[in-house]
Amino acid sequence: MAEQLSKVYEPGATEALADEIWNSRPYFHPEAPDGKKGRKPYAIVIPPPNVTAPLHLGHALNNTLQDVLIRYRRMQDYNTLWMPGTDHAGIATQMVVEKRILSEEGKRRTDFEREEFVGRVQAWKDEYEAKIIEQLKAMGCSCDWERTRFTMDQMCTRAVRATFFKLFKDGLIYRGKRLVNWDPATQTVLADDEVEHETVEGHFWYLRYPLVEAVEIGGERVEHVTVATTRPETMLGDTAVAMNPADKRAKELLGKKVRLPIVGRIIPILADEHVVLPDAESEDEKAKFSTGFLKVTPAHDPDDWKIGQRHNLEIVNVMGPDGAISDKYGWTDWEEIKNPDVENLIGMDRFEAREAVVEWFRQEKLLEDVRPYDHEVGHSYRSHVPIEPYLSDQWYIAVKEPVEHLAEKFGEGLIKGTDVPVNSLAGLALKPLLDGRLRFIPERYSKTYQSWLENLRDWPISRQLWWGHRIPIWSKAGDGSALKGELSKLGEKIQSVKMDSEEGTITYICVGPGDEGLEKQLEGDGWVRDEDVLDTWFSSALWPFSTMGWPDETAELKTFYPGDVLCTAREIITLWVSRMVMMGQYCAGDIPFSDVYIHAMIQDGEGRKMSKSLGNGIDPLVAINSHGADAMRFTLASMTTDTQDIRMPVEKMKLPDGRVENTSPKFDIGRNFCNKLWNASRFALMNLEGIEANKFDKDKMTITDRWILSRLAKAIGDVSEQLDEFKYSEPLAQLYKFFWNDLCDWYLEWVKARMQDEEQKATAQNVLAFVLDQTLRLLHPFVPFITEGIFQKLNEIAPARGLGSVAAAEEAEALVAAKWPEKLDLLVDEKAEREISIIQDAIRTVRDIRSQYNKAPKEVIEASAKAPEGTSEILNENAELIEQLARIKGFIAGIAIVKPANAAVAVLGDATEVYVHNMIDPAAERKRLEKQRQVVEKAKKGVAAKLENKNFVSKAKPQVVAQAKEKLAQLVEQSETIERHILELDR
RNA sequence: GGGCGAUUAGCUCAGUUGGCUAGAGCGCACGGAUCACACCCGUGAGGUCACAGGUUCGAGUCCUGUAUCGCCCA
Repeated sequence: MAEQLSKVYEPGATEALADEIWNSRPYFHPEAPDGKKGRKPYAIVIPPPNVTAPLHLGHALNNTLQDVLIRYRRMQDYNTLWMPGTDHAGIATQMVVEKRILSEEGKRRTDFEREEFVGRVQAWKDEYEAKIIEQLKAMGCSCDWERTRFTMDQMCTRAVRATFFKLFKDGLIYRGKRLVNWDPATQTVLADDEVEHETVEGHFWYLRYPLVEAVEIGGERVEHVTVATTRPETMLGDTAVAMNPADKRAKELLGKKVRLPIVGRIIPILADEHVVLPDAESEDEKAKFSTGFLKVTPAHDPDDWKIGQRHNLEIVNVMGPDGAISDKYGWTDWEEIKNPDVENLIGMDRFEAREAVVEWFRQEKLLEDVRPYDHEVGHSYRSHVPIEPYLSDQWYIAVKEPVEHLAEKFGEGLIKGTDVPVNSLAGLALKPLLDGRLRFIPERYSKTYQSWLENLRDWPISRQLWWGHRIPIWSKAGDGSALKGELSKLGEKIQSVKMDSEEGTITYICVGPGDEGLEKQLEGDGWVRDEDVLDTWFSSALWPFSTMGWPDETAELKTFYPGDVLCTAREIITLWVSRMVMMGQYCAGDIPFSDVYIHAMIQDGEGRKMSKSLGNGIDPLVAINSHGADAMRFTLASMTTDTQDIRMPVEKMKLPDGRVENTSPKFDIGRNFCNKLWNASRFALMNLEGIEANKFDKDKMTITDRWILSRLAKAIGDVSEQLDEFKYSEPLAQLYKFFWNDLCDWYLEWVKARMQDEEQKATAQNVLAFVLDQTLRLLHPFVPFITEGIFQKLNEIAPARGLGSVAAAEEAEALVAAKWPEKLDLLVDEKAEREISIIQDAIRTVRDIRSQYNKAPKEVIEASAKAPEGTSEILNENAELIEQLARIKGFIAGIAIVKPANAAVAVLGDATEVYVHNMIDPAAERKRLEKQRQVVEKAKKGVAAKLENKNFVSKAKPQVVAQAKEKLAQLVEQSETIERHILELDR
């Protein structure tokens, strides 16, 4: 006798056992090229988690969904690759390491040499990468661990270098002095989408700027103009005052000059359409608060920058990279204007300076007004401090620039209705969506993607950080002519470009990958490498092919690129998805995936984002500890519909090891399911002892066998279809119902008796083994550990599990590599389902009455039924099934059965009357019947009203009308029968 | 400011192309240590489908508007 399953389901033990099996062979490691012929590839690249921190529940969801897809396709015999790895997450990781070093050692980044500091970040990365991989494994992710990548490993670095070089050669990378989103806390530039907009309670300060010469307007002497600003400290960099040419006062004021307070700079009043005319009554906030005069600070405001460009204004930068007032960063007229009032402000933080400037105006009676004003202010998504528009030199990627050699493959010209050329980077990403080659699920998210690409601006890619891919550009003062000889020797390995700057002409050289010797040589010759690193998204964008060895034409690339689906959250659509598509097209010549599946964001029970600061996050390892990995996966998948948020109530719970941590009672759903699965399997396996496949006899199959096989066949068909459509909750709900409400509640209960009967046992055993086998296969993608554990036991006890000519189950050494169930549509048996449904109704009716009359469940009672001929036949044929589960004896049904005295009665839909004998409580009986009558009457009225409506009868589909008529007849009969029994009680 | 989504039982959510008496899990009530499972079994109670209009023979489902909440983008 084989050893049976343990009495209690222990997730930990089962998980360890399954892990051992999965690690015993390269199940997760597909060959490239595929060793077997004719198989289709199926590939997913993981959205690489940041090495900043361990994974949270959102990752658990994300990776569960990917694993479901991968396991499903693997079982369907695709050559399946799930590429794992992590992202270096430049600014985020550098910041957490800086924070840790500061708190533990009191040192700052600048106290280290660059290499030394990068080493420290590397150590952090190693630690968290290991943690993340451990978490993924604990969740059951069937990634190809042998191909684990990291965005800064050698392979990915090569791709970064190759891409950069290619872009540079195509002239798509350029250096520009622009206003950027500057984070003064982390002191780096941020891309537009790294800026979070928040409403802030601020003020409009009304500042008076004295005119150099007073003017007369409408007979009144005017000595100053008033500007309104939310950032008074920037006035130090004002180089003009602008007004709308349509302003009535323009004639007198245009061309005049004002003396900038504090600074003393003389600046012009000029005309620009951008200025909003004042209108106190206006709905438009800007007009309401406007004075008609706009201070123009080209170095500190994007709109002012544009005005400055239009009017050729001077650019005066009055701030340092730390956001403090400084004369060192482009305060071009400092020597002329410096005075004690200004010198006072030097070194003040921007907010300190704001107060000081306002105070100065107040003192000088130049502060006209202060009005409260709520406005949107950009904040750093990392440090959360307000963004400062800041003038700086950065490298950019031109995203809307057409590239000639791309036209051949992708075409040229603008994409209809946009200003995006087909053969520009933005075009490469947008076109596949419009062509229907790239699909979002749910579909609505394609809008986000489309509008982002249509409104894309050039992408600043340099970051003033130490952690990341260092920009592969070397520069040297002087123009090409002096260096011509030097450069020509380098030939194809480099690409150079010269640019003019304040310091004269500078030549920039970009070096392709794999030329460390050349780089050393250049540096020996006085070339200086750019200090900055690339934006993290640069390497993330390459992830779908850099991980496969691009730019080499590797077997992986040939086999698995393009991949199939990217599975991620909606906040990533613009950050990653768009750039992956863009670079996939540009570098690898094709879109990296055809489907983008966007899943929900997990919130806590109150609908708030889970976050460290709120302390409402859940660590997947804790959930695994408290409920089991399968339970967590089950719950997460079962909550995945196409809504955009999932609420997950968070509760503190004591773990088996004594720790008290956040987890969620929601995981009970999964845990209960796993426990039920374990125990039902345990029961099945106990009854499968001694099973012999060749003793299966098709002719000895009962109605319950045909019924459960029919239910199974439907589940197989539906679940496969739903998974093909990226549905998770639906197939899981169906499997739950099939397993729990059909298999456990009914089939297993009925099969118990047959297992005691030598005549029936063999066939029952074989059906049971087959159904269990198929159920495990269907559930495996969702709950891999427990199903693998049970499957192993099933292999031991019942190695062969076919149903002869009826159905086959291909053997497998492990469930992870077993075949997905074949469709069994021929086993769908509507007749058996109908009949079982009648039998179940009869059983439920008896149970209901038993419960209403407080009859003990184990007490065997008597019952009979009066029913139409057909129904009677079914009931009589299956009397045993009814007696067994209703705990009754001597059941008989017939058209002429008479209700015994003292019997309780229930009336079913088709006017079948079920009598439960010897229940004597007229009052209770009346109450029950009255209640049922009410329900039936209500339904009857509803249907009758419909049928009385001429329009319904004439306009509705005939089928619907016929259904209604039939329904009404049935309800009328049911109602009359109930009525009759109520009258009988009166006698 | 532009866009997207949500609002269905006490809670968390399903509800296909409009069509049977609107479902599930948890929770609740009652009964149950029966030899797979008390993380269980049986039975039951619980909903004017946010609100107001409209289309339709018929609306939880489609359209318009309102309210509340959330997210994305600028």
